[in-house]
Amino acid sequence: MTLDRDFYRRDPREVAPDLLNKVLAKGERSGRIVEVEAYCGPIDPGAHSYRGRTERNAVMFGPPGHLYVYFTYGMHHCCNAVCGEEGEGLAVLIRALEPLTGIAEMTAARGPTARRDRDLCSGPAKLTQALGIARADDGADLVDGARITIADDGIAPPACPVRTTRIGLSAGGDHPWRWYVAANPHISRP
DNA sequence: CCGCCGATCTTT
DNA sequence: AAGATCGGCGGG
Repeated sequence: MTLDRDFYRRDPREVAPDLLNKVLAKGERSGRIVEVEAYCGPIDPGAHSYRGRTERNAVMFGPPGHLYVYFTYGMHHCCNAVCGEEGEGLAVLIRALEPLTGIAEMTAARGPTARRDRDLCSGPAKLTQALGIARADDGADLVDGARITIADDGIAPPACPVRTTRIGLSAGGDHPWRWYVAANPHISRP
């Protein structure tokens, strides 16, 4: 079932490992979350919200349980679940999925570079492309689930997820705020 | 399999 | 000027 608002109304470092093994879905396309990173607002120089609210990151400062989608490197989208309390600027970046349904559509959306199932959603920009998530989905309510949902289908988070530093950061790269499902072939990198 | 580099454009 | 990335290319 769909996660409720209170699930997200916590520190992203608590929410992130709890999101492992949950199911992210848009329409017919869905995948199991196998890799996440926490971004911690004013205490986190790696977070988009570190320097306060802007037009781009406004959703991050809104109520929890909404999707923050940003555009980067001139060509990629990445998506986050907003956490904590309204105004705090906290979020969890979804970094990889294990594809579950709609695999034919995902393969079409990803294009010829995705030759195997593990190429479909093994990175934050790959999974948004596979599911068709873009800036138009910025702010989508994950709790009402009208467009995009995150649900618990009965698979518990791993008892011992792997915990490492985050990927691709120049500032704040020392914090161990990345978690992934051990030995899962769909993570972005070990 | 690994590492380097270019693409491409918004934000600072 | 750099970025919460990706894919192609060359080398081991």
